[in-house]
Amino acid sequence: MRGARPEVGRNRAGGGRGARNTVVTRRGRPPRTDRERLLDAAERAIRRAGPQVSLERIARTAGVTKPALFAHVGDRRALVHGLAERLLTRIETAVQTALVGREGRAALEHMIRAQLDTIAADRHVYAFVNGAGAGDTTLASTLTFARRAAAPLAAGIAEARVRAGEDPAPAEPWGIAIIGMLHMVGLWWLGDRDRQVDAARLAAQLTDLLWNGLAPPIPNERS
Amino acid sequence: MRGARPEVGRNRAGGGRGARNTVVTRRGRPPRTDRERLLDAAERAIRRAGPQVSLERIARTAGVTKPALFAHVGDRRALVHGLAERLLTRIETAVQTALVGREGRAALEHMIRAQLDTIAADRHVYAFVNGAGAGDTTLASTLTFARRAAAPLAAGIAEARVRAGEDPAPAEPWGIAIIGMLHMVGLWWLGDRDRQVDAARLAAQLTDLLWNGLAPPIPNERS
DNA sequence: CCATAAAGCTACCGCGAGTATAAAATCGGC
DNA sequence: GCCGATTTTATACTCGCGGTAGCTTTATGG
Repeated sequence: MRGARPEVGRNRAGGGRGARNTVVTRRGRPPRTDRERLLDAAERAIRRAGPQVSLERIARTAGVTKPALFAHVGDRRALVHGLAERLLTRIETAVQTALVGREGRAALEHMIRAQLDTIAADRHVYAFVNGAGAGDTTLASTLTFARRAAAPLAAGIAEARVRAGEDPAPAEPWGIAIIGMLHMVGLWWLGDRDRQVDAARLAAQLTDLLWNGLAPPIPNERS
Repeated sequence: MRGARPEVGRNRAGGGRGARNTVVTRRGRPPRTDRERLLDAAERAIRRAGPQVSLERIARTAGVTKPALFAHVGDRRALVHGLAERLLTRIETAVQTALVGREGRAALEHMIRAQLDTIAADRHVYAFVNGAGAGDTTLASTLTFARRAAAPLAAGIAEARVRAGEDPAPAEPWGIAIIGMLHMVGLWWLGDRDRQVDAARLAAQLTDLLWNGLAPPIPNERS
């Protein structure tokens, strides 16, 4: 039970932010820092030193030592989880802001745009959360993999578009997009609900999405 | 210069498979193993012990020791790269087999199906290549992230489909699919060609794909 | 003022990636 | 048929990082 901090507050009545004045008297040394402050520091450290920062360095950026970091946020997994949570919140906020007053295709486009902008702003944190933390092998290799898998797909799409008299420029991002879609759905399918969804059905559903698009039914927001 | 093996063959004229009898005489101790055999062993080890196998264990599965593994395939990065290469080849073969005699929507569906089946057959190797090797944090957290990001999206899609009188079942995989697409394209966009493609253009292209689908232009194979 | 409680720091452990160095195995030359 | 050259392999190590044990410090309540 490491991460379970006792919720009893009021030792000098509020060290900064949250400051809930619970009247439960609380003995002992008051904490010098809290979880949020440590997560802030972690983001700063990641931004400064890249996604491969060691926990030691993160702790020192926060002005504490490793055990304090562990006591407050838990192990590496928990740290990643905490940062992911905040990043997701930021993305959700941006998306919802982008959606107000729009619907249909415009809503979709602004949703995508908001997501891209947000991860671009926090690129290092995004990379850290997605596994660049432990052994840089991960992210670069996934990208290499995707680029190679996408190449023939992109070639086919480009050819088809040229033949249809359309601009072939989107072929490359489309190839990456389709591979990314298959990648994530594959992980989800393998890891989560092994045989609850069978492959044929899943393939048919993905084909529907890719072939027809979201257009006929309304894509996202309520009308 | 570690991975650069001299290509001179013929020491006892063929230790097993490749056996090319180059007449270039070759001195010194004959190699007990070769790169391909080591990659085979690595796959076996990964299948048996999961994606977090240590290099030590991989080497011992092959019947050699770590330095031999390093001498033949290079460091961990190189190992991942080699395995990814083989896996991609397998996928490409499966896809091409699935594509013969089909076109349009059927081609797309069978392509997806082939890809899913192939990664399902080599799930552990797939996970290893995609970063579960170093510190298991990676893959699970990416999935958690994706599932959380996909949830509101899926809810919106399900609602829209119900309102349009359609089956809401595909909403969940579609949500994951869209998030996976944005994830991979985001990584590609951030990492590869920082500002060569601007966000607005990219968002528009992705919107085109998602909204209209591939249907109007022919998706993949030549007609 | 002292006992008690909580938090932090120093110093450590274990493990896995990657490497220096010595031993083993083969072939050409004599 | 032995010797030295040459190449591979194994033993045994270093290094760095994630994670932890136990002593020390700082506060409060009596």
